[in-house]
Amino acid sequence: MDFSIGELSRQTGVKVPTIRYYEKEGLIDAPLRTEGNQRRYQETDRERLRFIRHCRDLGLPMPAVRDLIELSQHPDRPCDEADRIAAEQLRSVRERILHLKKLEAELERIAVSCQGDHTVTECNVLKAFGDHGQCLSNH
Amino acid sequence: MDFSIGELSRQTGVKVPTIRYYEKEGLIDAPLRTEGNQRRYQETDRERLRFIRHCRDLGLPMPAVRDLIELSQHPDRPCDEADRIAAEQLRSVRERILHLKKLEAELERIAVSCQGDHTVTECNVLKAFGDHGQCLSNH
DNA sequence: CTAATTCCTATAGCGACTAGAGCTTCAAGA
DNA sequence: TCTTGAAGCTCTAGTCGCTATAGGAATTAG
Repeated sequence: MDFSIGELSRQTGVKVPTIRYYEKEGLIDAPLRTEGNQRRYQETDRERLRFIRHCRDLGLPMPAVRDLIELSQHPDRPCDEADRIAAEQLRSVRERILHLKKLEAELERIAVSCQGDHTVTECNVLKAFGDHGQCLSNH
Repeated sequence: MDFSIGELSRQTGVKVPTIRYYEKEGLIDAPLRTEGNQRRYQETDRERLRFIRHCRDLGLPMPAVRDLIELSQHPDRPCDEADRIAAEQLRSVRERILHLKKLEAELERIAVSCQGDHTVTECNVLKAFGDHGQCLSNH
């Protein structure tokens, strides 16, 4: 019926201290307790935690997760806000990809610049790391 | 000839407290001081700082930067280690790109799943955020 | 010489957890 | 029923790479 924090952790992949942290932060509700003061969770808690976990895995920033939870508490509201958050995250992921591709290009150039046996003094890799002027883009 | 920490900051784009932080961490040498105890830097310091800055901009983790600095202190060593660090960073950047592309695909799917007017209860975006089972990949 | 700017040290804060200490409760087997 | 070992509890502190603030001293331009 209900389960312990360790069981919840196993079922969701969220570590025990992290679950307690989320509770302190108000992301999940404080659950019922046994007589001995141990937490006992219900299925709704598990769903909530999986929701958080999945959002985090998808790279959503914490405030966005908070907003989505807030939103899901109000079933009658329009869900534009959820759309907006998803779209914004998509935008941000794409931006990061572009940035990393620039880095990839620079690192590729740097990594192949020093083939073979050299000493540090004549190492083009070290030179390239020191000199942004050699770069193809403003990464 | 020599310049203040503010000037160094302007020339390298590294903020003043960050320069002091790098000194405390041993990434740059403690410079000479004026009679009044203010730091005065030389060109070599500027080069070092630019090196660090550029590495960080390229996404190198701090320990890698430390290693590269260590290495550059020993001009006669072979530079395999520098090659290795560059290659490893390239690998890591590529891995991150792949990961972000997975996220991009999922978010794309999620973002288009809820076109039009809906309320929270029937919001596919919220559902998708809660359910990793819908996902195409293990992001 | 004064006033504005820059510099100094030291300490604390950030975000999102994670680790550890010291103690209590639970669950399963004898 | 008793024991024992795993798992739970709270509280505090640590992580990383800076960044911000406070309170005071030095420098520099006019």
